[in-house]
Amino acid sequence: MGAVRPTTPLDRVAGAHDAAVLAVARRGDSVSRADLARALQVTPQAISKILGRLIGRGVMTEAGTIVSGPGKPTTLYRIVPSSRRAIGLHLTRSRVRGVVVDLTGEILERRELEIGRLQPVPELIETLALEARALAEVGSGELLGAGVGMPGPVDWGEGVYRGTAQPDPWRGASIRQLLLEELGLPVLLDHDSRAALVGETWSQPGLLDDAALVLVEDGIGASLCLDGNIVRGAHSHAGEAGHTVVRMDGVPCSCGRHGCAQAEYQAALEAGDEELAARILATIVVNLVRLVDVDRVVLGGRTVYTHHSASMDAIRDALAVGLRAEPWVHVEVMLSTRGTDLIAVGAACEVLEHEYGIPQALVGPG
Amino acid sequence: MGAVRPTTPLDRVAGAHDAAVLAVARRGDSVSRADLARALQVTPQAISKILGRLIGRGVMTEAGTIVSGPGKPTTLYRIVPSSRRAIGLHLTRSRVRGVVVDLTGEILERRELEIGRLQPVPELIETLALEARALAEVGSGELLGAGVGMPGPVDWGEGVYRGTAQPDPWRGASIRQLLLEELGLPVLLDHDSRAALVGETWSQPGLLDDAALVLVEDGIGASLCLDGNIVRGAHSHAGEAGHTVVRMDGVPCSCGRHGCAQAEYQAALEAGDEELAARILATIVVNLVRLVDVDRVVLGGRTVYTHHSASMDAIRDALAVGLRAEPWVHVEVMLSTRGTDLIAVGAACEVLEHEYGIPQALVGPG
DNA sequence: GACGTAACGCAACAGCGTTGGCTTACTCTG
DNA sequence: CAGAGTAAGCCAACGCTGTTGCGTTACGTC
Repeated sequence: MGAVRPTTPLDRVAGAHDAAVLAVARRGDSVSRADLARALQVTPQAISKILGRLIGRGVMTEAGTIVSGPGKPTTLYRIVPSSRRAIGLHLTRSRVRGVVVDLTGEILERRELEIGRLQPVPELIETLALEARALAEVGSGELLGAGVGMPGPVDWGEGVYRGTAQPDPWRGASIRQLLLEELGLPVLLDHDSRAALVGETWSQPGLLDDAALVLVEDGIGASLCLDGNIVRGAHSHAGEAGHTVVRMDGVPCSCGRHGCAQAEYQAALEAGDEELAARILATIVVNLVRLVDVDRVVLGGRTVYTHHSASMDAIRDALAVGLRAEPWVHVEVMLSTRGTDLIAVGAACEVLEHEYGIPQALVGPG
Repeated sequence: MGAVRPTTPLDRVAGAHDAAVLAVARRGDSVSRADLARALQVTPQAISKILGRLIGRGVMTEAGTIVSGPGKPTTLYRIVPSSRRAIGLHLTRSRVRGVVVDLTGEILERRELEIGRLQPVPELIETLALEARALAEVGSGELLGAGVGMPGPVDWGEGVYRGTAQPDPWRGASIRQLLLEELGLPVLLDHDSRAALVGETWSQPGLLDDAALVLVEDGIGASLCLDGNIVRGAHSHAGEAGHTVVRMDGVPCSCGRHGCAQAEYQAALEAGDEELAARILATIVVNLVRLVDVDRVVLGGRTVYTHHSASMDAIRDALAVGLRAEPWVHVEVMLSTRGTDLIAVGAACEVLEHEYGIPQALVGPG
């Protein structure tokens, strides 16, 4: 998959610095050598070398100079968005939504396809490949790969859809491997809510270092970014906030427990009680804040858009109550900026992240 | 605080490797150069250099040789537990419990002191310093510092106890700074449940990379280790699982919300319904598993010991129900091995971790 | 006692960021 | 309108990391 393990740890130092410079460059129009030196905590001379590599790879360029007093004017640098592209596909049971994005995560083209029935796996792969190939026509930069985001238990490491207990024709499908063979491109598979969060963090690096993204589609998901790392969990099953119990002995849920947030939420909506539904969402959010202390909460997903102002108000109210003893804590609640493309864009950004993101730990004890 | 920021990123490579070798060495009796090379993914020759540094610092030594066929026998290496020490203090409103541990986290000596009333801050610092100095008499290795673990909102970065809304004489106390001035040693301050988890991870590195520690003392806390990193959160307030709502519209909690796990738990115990209390604990645990997908749950804390077998059973049952759709997921539930010393040991291990732990990310985009 | 084998050390090497000195390009002063 | 002052940026040497290639050591086997 693209990034081969470097032979030497020195490559990792370089790789991490390259990624860090790109991350800084992504969040502004142009940056100076001095800005970057400050951000990365290295000398300006080192920045010159790093920029030399990045310019050589075509992902950054000079962007004019500015004079800020006596002395040689500062050279500015900026990212070259069109230098790289990635495809993102959002797969659900009824629809495939696809996008191509540039290196900054901006959408170059979007497509949407209704699938009438649950296709068998080989047909599904072909459908995905067709969409991907159509999207690959748009734009000019090097195409890095395709990301797929879908609901349900997904094994990120293996690229396999695990499936649910109900009869499910996609259960166990090696979507990554099959699509890779079909496309001849690197493919990544991830859970929809996690893909969405990667997308949000990619376009605004550093802002969501401790954040939760609550995704309300058919079910409810919540993915976490803690200390800058997306949480995937031991079996890459993290994010099932919908199966978190908020009312013990409440309504039965498909998962076998009672009072799961998702079951209660749907029951409330079916009863027409939108206010209660919003309160349930708010309960999840405050629970998250108490548990992992995120300072930003992003709301997204098809369903939440129709009720978003009520949801946001309920969440803000609940936070005010739950945090009244800690006035120094502020939690910013916001709506996703990507609308219905959220997950497709996020899946594409997972590819960008994989190739140009900051590598995780330098070493582990095996 | 001990570890000064290295001038060059190459120091970080070295530091990370040194820490990784120590982590491997901590989990076994002795290791060979080849074992370490495999674990760290570097060449045996690099291991020789790393071991050279560590032996020079006195934290590792040769530990004989073994012959496993023809050829030169393998040299074994092991950690030198007695080479370093750290003090840990567990502070509550009524008691100070203290330990000295060696480099592997083994207890060399323990002390316990009842404090009759809520002492004002200067007196409290003196009490802590007295305990620390008494503990410092035991053992011989270099004394790295003292860690303090306490319940309630704690600012880990600043070393300040934030305090609750109720009148609280300790509120806002710069415990780290004051104790540092008193002792002339590095001091670390952390939330009790997070300290406990650091302690558990220190003595069995790698085992708890995705784990939760549920601490039941006066309140309920739950700290997380995700992908090998302890979760502290944006304001270092993570871990308040007790203020997670498990029964919307349930009994009122001191925090202002209704149906918080902690309030429900206490209500159940007061009603003599231990089975319900265990179910509440189990609900928190399954919620955690669904949300962040930990594969190990450690139970600890004063209160949980009296009910532990009922609690463990309830948790295992609830997990079996909640995860019945994912038979490939196994969550190991275990009791802390450190008993009532859990938090004091953990606080001491935070000091060891700070000095000899694997550094976090190599770089961040500032 | 000679041979094959496996662990290990030494020395040269590549590549990272750092350091100190020099060049470039601008503003300000007389 | 030169000349001084200033700040940005390049070049070359350097220290440090792990890597590589080759020689040394210490064992079992024939």
